[in-house]
Amino acid sequence: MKYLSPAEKQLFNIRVWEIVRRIPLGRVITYGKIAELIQPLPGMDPKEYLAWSPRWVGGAMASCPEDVPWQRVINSQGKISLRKGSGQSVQRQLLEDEGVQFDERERVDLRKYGWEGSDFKAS
DNA sequence: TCCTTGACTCAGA
DNA sequence: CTCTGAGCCAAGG
Repeated sequence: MKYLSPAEKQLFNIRVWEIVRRIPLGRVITYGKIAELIQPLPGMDPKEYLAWSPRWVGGAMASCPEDVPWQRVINSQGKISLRKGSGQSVQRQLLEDEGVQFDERERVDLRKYGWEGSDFKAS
């Protein structure tokens, strides 16, 4: 079993924030997608990474810097993830201000607004 | 040190 | 489409 050192976890968070900063205005990405764009850490079991990295991304968002557009990160169902505070309504408002539309069930069409990270990989 | 909780995702029913 | 359970990490009290 490979456990992450504090330094590795910090590096993971930094990579997450770098990617989120690249998301274009009015586009969204999922936690899992961000995890895919980050190469698994050396020595880590790929299966294990696949299972837990999305949650680590969530953890990174829980304490992100001011300049990170956290509102553009949603879950794989196209919905805003629930959290402790009442930030969901704030997140939805911010996205609507960017032109992202929600359907009657509070969902975003990922085929329309989802960002695949192509701009990130290209640069 | 033990225990709880967490901004997730996927497969199966 | 909705609901459930498994996965078995990491931080904080």
